[in-house]
Amino acid sequence: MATANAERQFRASLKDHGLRITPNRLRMFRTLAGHSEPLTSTQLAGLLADEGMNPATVYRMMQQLTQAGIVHPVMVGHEHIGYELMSPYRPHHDHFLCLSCQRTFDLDECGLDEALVKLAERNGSLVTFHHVELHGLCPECRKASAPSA
Amino acid sequence: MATANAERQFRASLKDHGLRITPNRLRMFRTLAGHSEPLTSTQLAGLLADEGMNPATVYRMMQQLTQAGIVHPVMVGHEHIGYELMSPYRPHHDHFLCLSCQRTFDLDECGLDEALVKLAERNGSLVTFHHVELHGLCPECRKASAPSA
DNA sequence: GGCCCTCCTGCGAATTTCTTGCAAGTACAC
DNA sequence: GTGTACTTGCAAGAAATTCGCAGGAGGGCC
Repeated sequence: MATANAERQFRASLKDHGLRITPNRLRMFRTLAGHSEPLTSTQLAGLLADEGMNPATVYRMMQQLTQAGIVHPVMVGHEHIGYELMSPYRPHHDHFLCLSCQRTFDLDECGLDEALVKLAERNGSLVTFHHVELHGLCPECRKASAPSA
Repeated sequence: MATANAERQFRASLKDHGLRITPNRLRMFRTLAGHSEPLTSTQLAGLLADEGMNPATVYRMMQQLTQAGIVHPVMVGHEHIGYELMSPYRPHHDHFLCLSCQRTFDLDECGLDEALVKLAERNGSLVTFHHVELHGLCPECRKASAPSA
């Protein structure tokens, strides 16, 4: 994984927002970068606690990174909010949630940019970010649930 | 507002899922139907507590209604999950979050159905629900933030 | 390279949010 | 009308999140 470059950008971004570069922040960045799925605050707190970080620090940091636009919250499943790195630290992508196995899949290409520009123009808004969440059955579960018919 | 018909559907849907029609459930339905914006669990618990409902009941009920597909959770702002009625109790719509005033607007027509069908066909998934969340500046804030240039 | 200011972090306690078990109440099928 | 199973309120409890404070560390400046 070519995270070296992303990490450089991350450092630069911290500076841009007046945030210091600390081991803890790099730890969080690497944890997020190392997971393709969004991580909930609880998961993140747990993973980073394993590395010796205090929960309070994790929560505080998440707020800062979210405000700075470095990390972005998205829905995971039916009840949780997950956090993941924003573009350009991670390419834009959307999510597909399988209602059967509860797994979240990335959709690398949503092909919605055009439609969104139109939407924005229609009512005079400026769209800077979009996230699409699809729910349904993944190929595996679809096969499993409809074996014969 | 033509909620009478929607409420009839709601009652029918409760039955379909083996849930009883109780005053509390109608109360929750009306509260959700009476708000165009999604309500967070805390807001909902607060509003219904004002009507004499117990928080525990509210949380339990939300789980049931979510599982039954009557209510659906969506992201509100950057940190919260809001609940709102699903189609057909309420027409499908998506959300636009203004990053400046933090208000949530409904997007009545997303025009994405075609694109989503294509996406689904491409990898063999079955899409039964989609939600689009746009972030940016609403027309008002856009004007306010760019007065001259 | 060293100093100093400010930000960051860990700790512990407090608060808020949400869950659970149980007994009484109520919807609704018969 | 009666009985059963689902609902609800209550109260205790668990889990998640926030807050205040004091010590530690990053990094700008000389």
